[in-house]
Amino acid sequence: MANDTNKFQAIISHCKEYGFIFPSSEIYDGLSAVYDYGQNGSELKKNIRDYWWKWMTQLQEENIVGIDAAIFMHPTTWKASGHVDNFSDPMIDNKDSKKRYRVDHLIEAFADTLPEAEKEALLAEMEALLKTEDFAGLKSLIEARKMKCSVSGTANWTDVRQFNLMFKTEFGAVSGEADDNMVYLRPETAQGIFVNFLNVQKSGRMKIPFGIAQIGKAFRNEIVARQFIFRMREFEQMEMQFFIRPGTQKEWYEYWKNARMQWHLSLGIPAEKYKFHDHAKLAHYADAACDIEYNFPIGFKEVEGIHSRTDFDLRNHQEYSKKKMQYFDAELGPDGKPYGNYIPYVIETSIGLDRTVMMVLSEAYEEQDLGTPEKPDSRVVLRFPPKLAPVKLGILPLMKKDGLPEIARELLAECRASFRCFYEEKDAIGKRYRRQDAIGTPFCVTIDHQTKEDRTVTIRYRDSMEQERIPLDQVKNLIAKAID
RNA sequence: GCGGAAGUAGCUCAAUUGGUAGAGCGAUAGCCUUCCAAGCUAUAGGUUGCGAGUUCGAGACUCGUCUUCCGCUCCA
Repeated sequence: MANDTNKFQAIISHCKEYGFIFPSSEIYDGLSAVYDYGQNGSELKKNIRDYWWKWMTQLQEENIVGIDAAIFMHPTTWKASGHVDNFSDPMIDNKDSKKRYRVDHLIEAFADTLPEAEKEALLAEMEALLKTEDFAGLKSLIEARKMKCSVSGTANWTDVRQFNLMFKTEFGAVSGEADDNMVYLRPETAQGIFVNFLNVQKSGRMKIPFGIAQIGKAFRNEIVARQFIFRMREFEQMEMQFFIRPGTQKEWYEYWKNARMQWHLSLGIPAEKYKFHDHAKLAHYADAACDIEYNFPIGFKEVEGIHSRTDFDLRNHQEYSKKKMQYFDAELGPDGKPYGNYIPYVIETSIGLDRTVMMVLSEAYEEQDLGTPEKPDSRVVLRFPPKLAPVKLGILPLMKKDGLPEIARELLAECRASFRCFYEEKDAIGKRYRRQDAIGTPFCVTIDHQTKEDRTVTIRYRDSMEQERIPLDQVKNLIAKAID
């Protein structure tokens, strides 16, 4: 597995130096696992976000619509989704080996060494304690049975502590009595789609199969916060939940696996940089799941997940809310009768926007040695697809006199309404080209003395570094076409 | 959270056994006028992460603290 830590570090440095990504609150020594997007990073991120949105809601299917649900949701949402129960695992540390265990894993492993009847009794006891969140009880259970750490072999344990996946905050202007006002910041955007399933289906007269897409922030406390924007406490997801007739989930799962891979390939990234990773151990809501992994400089890592979520979410929301999450399918089945009422099944595609930014950066970043025997030379270039580049066109008068800046500024005025341009008249032309390479600008146009005579300019291409002469009045069209 | 390493200008690094912080690149302004970085001149940038202690004197030594990196632990 490729694991190029140096390249990864170089990309992080480059991101900071050229205004893509900064550590959060850096002047106060930073905030762990939180990052800010700078002037170029925010453009890059926005372009990726826009491309995904357009692909989902316009290009791929005619039956996908978008929503923008709030980050705050009713607390019961997270009971129904399983987040409250499934992602608040109590943990315990061995003081000698410093090894950390999930309490349930530790006890289950111990139970496996016991005779069947004893094992069942122990597990039942554990379940009861977990359910009532009796941490002291769990600890005494572990100590009474003298469960040992496999590393140190001792039973010298810390107290049982809770792992908080979700961020809590207070709802309401007045600081109140604890839990009544407590809400969570959503740990995933999907639930905003599920709770609005009926709203969208009815108001949009949507017919199954159809999809609801959403892009938004989500928040999770990670145990280890590292690996740059790959693992952040505040991050952005691009999710689409596709509602289908029960029994068709296999074919739709395959359809979306394939469709999403096509999207990835459309970024110009070669197929061998991707692989599917099927989940052997499925999450509590899924009957099939896989990840699309990209070969980052630190190895293959998950960028997108595709999950067959069954009717788990809608069924649970129906149970907790007492509202029917059903769809009436009037289409006639093989027996000549309508399919009738059912809770739809769901195929989810969920891609991390920040991870996609990281992926696009990793793919684009290149250090090139352009040296000749006479003269060493190198450049750092970000070879973004033009449609994703933060700046599309560099406009550079060769000299800042003889009327060249005036012509250049006319071109700038013409183009800047259509796409982002960068105007610069300082320094040698080569240096200006290299600066544009470093932020991934795909095209530069240079205005020189010949421009005054025949209204042509030099266009210089980022990737090949080749130049050609084109009419000044074709610049805007050429760029607009290239970034479409 | 634990263990290890490291924090000096925007970046990369220097500073003899403790003697009062410097270079290259970059940036800014000007010169030059040149189609692929490193031509010339000038300028700006540091309470050496922060706080204490030892000392006549600390970037350097001691303690604490914060942050980052590497490894372990966990991850829908």
